[in-house]
Amino acid sequence: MGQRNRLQYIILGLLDQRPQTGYDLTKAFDNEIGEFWQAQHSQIYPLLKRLEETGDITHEVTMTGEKLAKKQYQLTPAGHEKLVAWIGEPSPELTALKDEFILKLYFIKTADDPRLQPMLQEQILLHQRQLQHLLHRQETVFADQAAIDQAYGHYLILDHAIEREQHYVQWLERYLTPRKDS
Amino acid sequence: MGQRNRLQYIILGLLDQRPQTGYDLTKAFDNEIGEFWQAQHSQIYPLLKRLEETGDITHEVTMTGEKLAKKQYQLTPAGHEKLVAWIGEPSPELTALKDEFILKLYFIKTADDPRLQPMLQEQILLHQRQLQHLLHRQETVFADQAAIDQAYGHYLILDHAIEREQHYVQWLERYLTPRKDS
DNA sequence: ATGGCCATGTAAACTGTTACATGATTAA
DNA sequence: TTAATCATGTAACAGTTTACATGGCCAT
Repeated sequence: MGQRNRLQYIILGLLDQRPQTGYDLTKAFDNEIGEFWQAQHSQIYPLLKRLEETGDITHEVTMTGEKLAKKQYQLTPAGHEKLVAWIGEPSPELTALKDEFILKLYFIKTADDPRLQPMLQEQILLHQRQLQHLLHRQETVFADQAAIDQAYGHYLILDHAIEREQHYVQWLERYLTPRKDS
Repeated sequence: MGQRNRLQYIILGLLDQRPQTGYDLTKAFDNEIGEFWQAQHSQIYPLLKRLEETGDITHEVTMTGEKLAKKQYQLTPAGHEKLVAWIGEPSPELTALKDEFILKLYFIKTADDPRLQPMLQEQILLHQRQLQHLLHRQETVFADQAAIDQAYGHYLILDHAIEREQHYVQWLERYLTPRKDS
């Protein structure tokens, strides 16, 4: 998407929680953020440089051992304001699905196309697996009420993602024709 | 996304239905395809040229009036095979949400954050509107069973999109705190 | 000592959006 | 005649992915 850089706000939001290195931020996309946004370090490091140039963040060099210089980035007041302003803006854009399975389904013309049932089965497995993953995340991250109260938004979107997968699987199963056992 | 060009398969799929011009294809993204994929003519025309170079499509020039030369593109056997091969491949990738509202929610830390309820209300309106749009599309495009039988996959994904919006709205409403009337 | 992880960068290729640019046809 | 639509292209820019590239730290 050649458009408004949303990644910068994620970075600002993460740095608002605590100062972190580029490496730490990259790791965050493998964990909680990865559920709804992806980014590689090759995108993060240049963006950190840019955000520093625009005065939204600063860094301090920390030495680990003898030679390894880590850059701990933190928000400036301007960066914090930018984050708050973004969250306060309306979000009037609908999500494009960009789901390759959906794309392929569009070109299946009839209900008796022999490709349909295997496609549905494959997607059921995929989304059941994802559902299990999300449920496990919920169990581990939000084991107690205190965790929910401190990261309420995160709790909400995980809850949303779980329901979404549950409904997706239910929908797929509805169009699955039971195989006749011989 | 700097990755496997999915747009080419949509174009192949559309040309598999009938020969069309670049303009016709562009229009398709304003109509049915637009629900789940976007593309502008500036992306379509160069891609048509590329697909012709790789032997997946050919074109014939048709004259409309005195001067206007239209290029009617059609699939070659190779292009058709490429389409069939793509549909037959597994689709093991999960969709990233890329939903800006979800992104913002992540940074709402507590349930009593004053920004939360207005955000939910805004999204309810947005998704209710989208739901109405999709229901209207379903009524008009799939008014009779024959239409469903001839474009079953399209029917399925529209059905899926409708359920998705219904559940989204239900989920949003669950976390909406009723405003007290004075 | 070596493999896994920590840590930071750059380069190339590609996808996608917005803007620039032009002209023909058709219906009111 | 004029506005809407048909019709085709290019250019510039921004975001994203994959690959290239390097080196330190730490536990076994």
